[in-house]
Amino acid sequence: MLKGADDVVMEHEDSASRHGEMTSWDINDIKLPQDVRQIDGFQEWPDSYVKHIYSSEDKNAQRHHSSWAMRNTNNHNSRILKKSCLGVVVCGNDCSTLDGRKIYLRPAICDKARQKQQRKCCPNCNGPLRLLSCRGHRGYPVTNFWRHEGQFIFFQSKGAHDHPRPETKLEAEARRSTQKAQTAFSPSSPRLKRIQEIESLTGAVLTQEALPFLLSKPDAHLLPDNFRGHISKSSREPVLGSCSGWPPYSRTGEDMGSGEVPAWSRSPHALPMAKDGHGPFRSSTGPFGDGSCEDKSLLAYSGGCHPLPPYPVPQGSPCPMASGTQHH
DNA sequence: TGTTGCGGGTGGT
DNA sequence: ACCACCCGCAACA
Repeated sequence: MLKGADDVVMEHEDSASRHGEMTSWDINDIKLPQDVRQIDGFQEWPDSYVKHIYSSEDKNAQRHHSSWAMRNTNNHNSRILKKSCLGVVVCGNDCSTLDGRKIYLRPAICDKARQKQQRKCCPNCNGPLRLLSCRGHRGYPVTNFWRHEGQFIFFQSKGAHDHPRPETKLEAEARRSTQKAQTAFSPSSPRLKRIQEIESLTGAVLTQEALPFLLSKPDAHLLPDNFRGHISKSSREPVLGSCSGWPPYSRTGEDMGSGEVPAWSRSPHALPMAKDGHGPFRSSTGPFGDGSCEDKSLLAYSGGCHPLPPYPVPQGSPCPMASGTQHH
């Protein structure tokens, strides 16, 4: 469809990638260049309409990695692996950490895990989470294509991500393990006692957020600085569970993303988030009084989605975001 | 429990 | 035909 438009973009991309091999090829070409003179270093955050040729020895390329949350898409072509972007999970309250960073979590790749993830709460404020779907490719998610050919691995990206960068896979894994560690605390646990000891010694109150760092490894958390405040833009949608007492949003627009939100979860009585327009998320709702946040892991100590612990959560951690970190 | 890749199948254009 | 996407399965970590 609209191939014309696509071609136009292609031309841009060609002129844009001036270095190295002429990117006169397309991932769908029957024959791809084998007289490559320069292979590219792995690109962790490929964006826009770009093409890269990696060495077939490149581990990251072999695994079709990307720091964007990409999921496999069936294109019925076993020779070309296609992946589409899942976007980024943000805080429905648009909260910020103490140092002014936003929450940009990595969407779980597996559908089931992602739905479960959306029922969890913001690690920073316990508010509801929201999935900002990617619409960077003519309204559809950005797609990445991988094709192994000879001693090279050809990569082609279509679309420009219209959302902030999520955590990298490593950061997301680190955060998961940190959360898991938190649940390990039980009121009677020796670790908790140790924490109390520390508190008595330092006079400081260690919050659940800080604990992991004291008791275990620190987490990486850098914030994506690109896209800050970007979220307010187009109304994205998907839902979330009901977390900390915040009234889930109501959906103003329609456009409920891609089935992330079951119709049944929409609330008829939508209250327009009086967020002076700029407010980030206008739109969808996610009522779910389903006691969602049943997520034990988060709940255990973080006050989970329940009656929230007084808001100010010292941060320092919860959201190991990053992205801005690794520079290409 | 989650990631990754595969492929059958559906519906829209 | 092509594309987006749903679903289940299997291998793997």
